[in-house]
Amino acid sequence: MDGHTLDPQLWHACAGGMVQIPPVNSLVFYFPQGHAEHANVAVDFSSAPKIAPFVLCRISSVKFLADTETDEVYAKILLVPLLSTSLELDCDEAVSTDSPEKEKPASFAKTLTQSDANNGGGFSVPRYCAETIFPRLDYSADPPVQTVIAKDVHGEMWKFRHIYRGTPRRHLLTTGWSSFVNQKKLVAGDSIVFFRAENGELCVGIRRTKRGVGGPAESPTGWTYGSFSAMLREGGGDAKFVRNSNSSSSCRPGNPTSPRGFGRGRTSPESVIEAVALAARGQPFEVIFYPRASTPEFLVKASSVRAAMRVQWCPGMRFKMAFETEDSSRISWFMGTVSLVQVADPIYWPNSPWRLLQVTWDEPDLLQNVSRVSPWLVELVSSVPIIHMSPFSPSAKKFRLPVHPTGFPIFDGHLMIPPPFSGNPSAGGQTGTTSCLLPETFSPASILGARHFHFPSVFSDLNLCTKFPSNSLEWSPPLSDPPRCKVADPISPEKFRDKEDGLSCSLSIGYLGQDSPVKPKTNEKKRKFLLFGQTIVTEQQIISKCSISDSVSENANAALFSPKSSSNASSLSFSLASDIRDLGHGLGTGHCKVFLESEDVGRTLDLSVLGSYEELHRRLGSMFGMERSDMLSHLVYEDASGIVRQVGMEPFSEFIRKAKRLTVRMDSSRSTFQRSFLTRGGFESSTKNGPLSTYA
Amino acid sequence: MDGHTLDPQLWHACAGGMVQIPPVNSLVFYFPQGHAEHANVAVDFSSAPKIAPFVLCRISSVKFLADTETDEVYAKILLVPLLSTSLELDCDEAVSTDSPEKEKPASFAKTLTQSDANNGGGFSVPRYCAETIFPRLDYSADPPVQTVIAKDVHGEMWKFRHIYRGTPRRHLLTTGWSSFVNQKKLVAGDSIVFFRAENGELCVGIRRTKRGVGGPAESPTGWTYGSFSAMLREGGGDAKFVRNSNSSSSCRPGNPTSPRGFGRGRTSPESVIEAVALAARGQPFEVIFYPRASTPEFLVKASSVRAAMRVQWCPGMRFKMAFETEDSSRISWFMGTVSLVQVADPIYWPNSPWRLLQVTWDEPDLLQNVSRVSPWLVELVSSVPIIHMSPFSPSAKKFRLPVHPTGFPIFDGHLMIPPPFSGNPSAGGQTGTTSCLLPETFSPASILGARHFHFPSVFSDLNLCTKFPSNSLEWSPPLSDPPRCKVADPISPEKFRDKEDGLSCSLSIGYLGQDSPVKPKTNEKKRKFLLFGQTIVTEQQIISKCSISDSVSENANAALFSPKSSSNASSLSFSLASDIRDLGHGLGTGHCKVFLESEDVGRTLDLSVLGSYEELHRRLGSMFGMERSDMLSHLVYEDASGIVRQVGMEPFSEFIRKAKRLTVRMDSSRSTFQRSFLTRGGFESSTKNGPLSTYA
DNA sequence: GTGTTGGCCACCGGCCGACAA
DNA sequence: TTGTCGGCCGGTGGCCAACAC
Repeated sequence: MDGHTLDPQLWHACAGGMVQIPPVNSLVFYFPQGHAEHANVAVDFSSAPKIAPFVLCRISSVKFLADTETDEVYAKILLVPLLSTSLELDCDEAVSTDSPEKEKPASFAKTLTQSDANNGGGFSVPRYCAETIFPRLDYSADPPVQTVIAKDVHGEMWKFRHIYRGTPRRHLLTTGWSSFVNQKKLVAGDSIVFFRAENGELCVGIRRTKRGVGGPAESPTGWTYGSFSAMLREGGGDAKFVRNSNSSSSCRPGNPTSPRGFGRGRTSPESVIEAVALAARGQPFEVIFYPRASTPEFLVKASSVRAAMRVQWCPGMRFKMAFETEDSSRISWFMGTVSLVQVADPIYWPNSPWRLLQVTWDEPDLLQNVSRVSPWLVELVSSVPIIHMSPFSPSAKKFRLPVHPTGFPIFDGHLMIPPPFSGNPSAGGQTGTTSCLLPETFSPASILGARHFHFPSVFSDLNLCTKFPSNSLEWSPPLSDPPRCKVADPISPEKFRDKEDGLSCSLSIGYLGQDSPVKPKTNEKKRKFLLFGQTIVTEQQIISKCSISDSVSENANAALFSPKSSSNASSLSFSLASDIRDLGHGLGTGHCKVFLESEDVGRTLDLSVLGSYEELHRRLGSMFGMERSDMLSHLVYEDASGIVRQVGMEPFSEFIRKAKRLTVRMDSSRSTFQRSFLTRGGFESSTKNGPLSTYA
Repeated sequence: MDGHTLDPQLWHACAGGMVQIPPVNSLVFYFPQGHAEHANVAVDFSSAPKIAPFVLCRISSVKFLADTETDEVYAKILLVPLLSTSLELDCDEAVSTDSPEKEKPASFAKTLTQSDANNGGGFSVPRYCAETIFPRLDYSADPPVQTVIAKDVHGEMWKFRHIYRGTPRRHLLTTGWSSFVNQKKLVAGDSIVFFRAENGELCVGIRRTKRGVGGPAESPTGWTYGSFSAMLREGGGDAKFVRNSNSSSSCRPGNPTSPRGFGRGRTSPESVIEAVALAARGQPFEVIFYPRASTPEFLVKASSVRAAMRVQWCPGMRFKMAFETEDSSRISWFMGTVSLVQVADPIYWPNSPWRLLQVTWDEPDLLQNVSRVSPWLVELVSSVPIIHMSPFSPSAKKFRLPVHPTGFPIFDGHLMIPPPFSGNPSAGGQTGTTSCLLPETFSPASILGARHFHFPSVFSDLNLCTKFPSNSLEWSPPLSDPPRCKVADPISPEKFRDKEDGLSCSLSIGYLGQDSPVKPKTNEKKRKFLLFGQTIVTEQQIISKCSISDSVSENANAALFSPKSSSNASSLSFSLASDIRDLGHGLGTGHCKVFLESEDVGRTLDLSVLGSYEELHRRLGSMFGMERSDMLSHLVYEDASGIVRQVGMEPFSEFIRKAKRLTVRMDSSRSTFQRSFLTRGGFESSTKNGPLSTYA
């Protein structure tokens, strides 16, 4: 039952504001795990060929479709796996593919109220919708009435009587509406999307509320996953969204009118296996993507993944994540903390970044269902500085972390680790023109991270965070430990660095400095301390998982991360390592544009448009809502070679030429600050202050 | 979507009175062609292995099911092909398998009137249904009311208010009925079947009217094929059966409430091919049979096929065929004439008896769709006498044959060949105990037929009827021609006759006697004369078809009809010849029960319940609506040895002991009548009087 | 500005006897 | 005996303003 090809803009209007299908020819990573989650039943991969947990693909074609029965929109996407030998630099595509939403078409979504969905009722049209989406109404008539004709996703036309009446005046759809509700089987909580196409046609789409087949008796779901990240359900008890009890007094027994058995995300396990099998052979394969299924996207822009995986994820990191509200009208950001960095399924998918992060939310009651997220879905923010800079940050009120008298937030009576901040991978639709999204981490901690620099071990290092706690409630920062994973080391840091033509590719390693005032001194290696007692997994779990992971996936690791195997065209070699290594070749040839990114909202700043330090000052102040006269003295930058310097020591023109990354330091401690001037090579340190990282 | 296993009796009640699934372990012929017709799209057999056009099978299991959506009943039948080496005598099974319908359960079918199917209306319960099927109503109440609960084919219960009211009083279903109509999507013309199961439970089934997906705008279909033979649609214009126009005044455009897209006969071409493939390997295979699909049954009782193929079919033969009336309430017999005996598909299915007979109907307007039938579906009758007996037959008005002044009916200005009558293969549900259903043909022409007796050449001979016309509008009766087909002759007629223990196995060969008053003398061989100019195929068609058949299927013929090959277990050898030869061994062992059959309605008469010739007289009179004092003098009977005698010459007790077949002779001509007393051996004649044949 | 409520009216589902075939 | 029709009645679909948040 293939649906109807529909207007991409209408499709997007129905899919929701957070859904962006990467354009044709762009590069994405395909995640079999995510694809499997897209199926509504468990997928047994044991019958599928072994495959990397992420497959770099080029999007070959996209068909925008709608289910003939439910009007649910979905996309059929044809993907061409890219062998490592055919890897291309995607700097340009990552930056310029999405033409910015200059032409965001007029659309309006409204969640049906009980009155809207009532059998005898009409539809209360929000004024904005009536005035911007509907045809112009002749208000001279009394009452003003017109017939509105809207096309649904199948091209069928629906006629509604649009009247402006009542006291106070309001817009209503009357005649025709009830029929529409019945035909489309809409219930309160479903959303209707009105959309004006470019040709002026009015279109109408449907977003059904996420609801089990059983109807209103289901358990309250709270927040559930949605498109790009997650879908929000406005609280207020499920009882509000009960279908009209509609007690037809007929006494027929049995044979209930079949409940809302709308097939959501009909991806079958077979189709997942088939896709994986084709991908394993390097052949093009097709996937179906339901943008409103409650699972994260399993196709992710390659640049987003790369950016996210450059971050050295560790417990304690603070982040925010975007969720769509229930009525799809807006996007909310929720704050959370990484509680555990752990491969989700170390048996079938070792070294997979999919749902790598186990998180706890500042508002856990609203996001019960979201306990594991993938790194590219979150944006790192600096939590500790927020605490310290609270007078500066207008958004600090959003965080309800209890603040310990020491000045550090406390979770459930346990000390919270103040994690260092790191570069933000600029998730989601930023359109900088800088050459590639390769972040140059700039922080004192970066120096530390440099010792674990080689990309192929990124996952290994992350795994280390969970591999070696000798106590489940403690955590050992791998401060100066040698690499512990027996993965083939493809490139030495120095070698890699050489290829970068001097561009910094340092990692942000979020390890706590030793001189934290609340942390006991940890000069000895493997010094452990408490972390999130409540959410951390038990020792047995960790050990068993690690051992399984070690034994089972050793070969897979080698295949994935060894440059030898990844350069072997005849084998499966979708190695992120080789991918990024190849990418490294291209660096330095182009000119990186400057951009800036704050902890709160991912923004970029083009330094070239600024003419002076004063302008920079004002710009940063307005950007972060700060008014600090000494801001510039808190500003450091990192140049192409990775050297960190304080801002203001040279002419502005030279500064903007050299600066590749800006960091607003929130700590006023001069001594700590000074140390950041050292080059990373011999620096071992720790500042307890997290920077507001600013990539330039 | 497998349906629900249901009570076999309910199944049969829904399937209709003409449907009889052969019981488990009985022998049937499986016809791939018929199976293909059962699929709703054309089946391409080129991908299937070559197979005989009929495969003798034993029914291994039968599952009675009902479609979950439409309530349409169907059966899953597991068939085990029988190799010729494992052929068994099936005389007993042919006679005694169907336990006579002693326990015909109480069921009642009614076609919904417009009032019944009306939205606001109730259901008018025919008195018979209310009194024999429904629970007993307490008539003391005023008005008498009760709640009737009926179980549908899925086991779901439906509640109806049954009331006896109005003036004059009548039975009605009110509350609950409308809901049932809506849920089951019933329209006027659909039938509802009420059925009282043996456990006393009331059941309700549905037979949907045969109607295209497009709804009432379809072309008028007239008569269409149905279960055992064909389904009757009561005339009266299709407009009567229009779904309630139900003009919901809502002005929504498009999106029509989906029409009656009930999938009838969902047999897929693939499943046909699969069945054929399995059958070709001699492996058990499963078929699905929709008893109410508009195609003839593709599983036919072996005995019926054998009996039918013993007839030397030729153009001009008069026959009758049973059709179910539209409301399934009764069976109507329609008269027709064989216009051409021709293999339906000589390319893929040479030598197949499937739809061997091209026919013209006395009421062609009602049976437009039925132009080709299979021999076992028709019963031979004598047409000529019917014209003459018109004063006696109340149903003679039904036949609109124009009568030529000569006394012979005329078709389109051409002379009609008055074919002799012959034995009837007793198709359909008769339950005699006579040794097998091998008919004892009794007619002068049988002698003629005996010269072509050898069974293996039955098809060949039939083919001859069409193979050698030198003019397309002429027809050459193969009067004394030697066998023309080069098939191996397995048994000589005499040999076969000997095996019959004296029972007659003569064939009825429908050749015109030479002394017919209207027929030119045809002493010379290949004397030809006109036949059915309009319906006969052209010379080119015939020649090309025959040549194709000859060249393509020569080997197949040999394989099918050579006893050598048919006894070769390793090859496909479902030879009708060997089959019937084996059958011959078992003849004469059983006792025939007495039954009677008229041309108009197939009735049986158990002579044993009668005590006198007077009773017989009355019984026959009421049976045929005749009041003739001299009826007995028109009555002849045939005894077990085939001797024909006049009724009344011996004591009644002796008569009922000896009589195996009764014939009411409608001609008062004593001379003609006398001739029927002769044994068939030396009798060569033609009587222009048709008997009302009465088998006893 | 819009969600909800209750009034009001018209339509129709549904039960009835009358009437006729 | 039963198909169809018109009458009648009550439930509800559906449009409306009032009211509340």
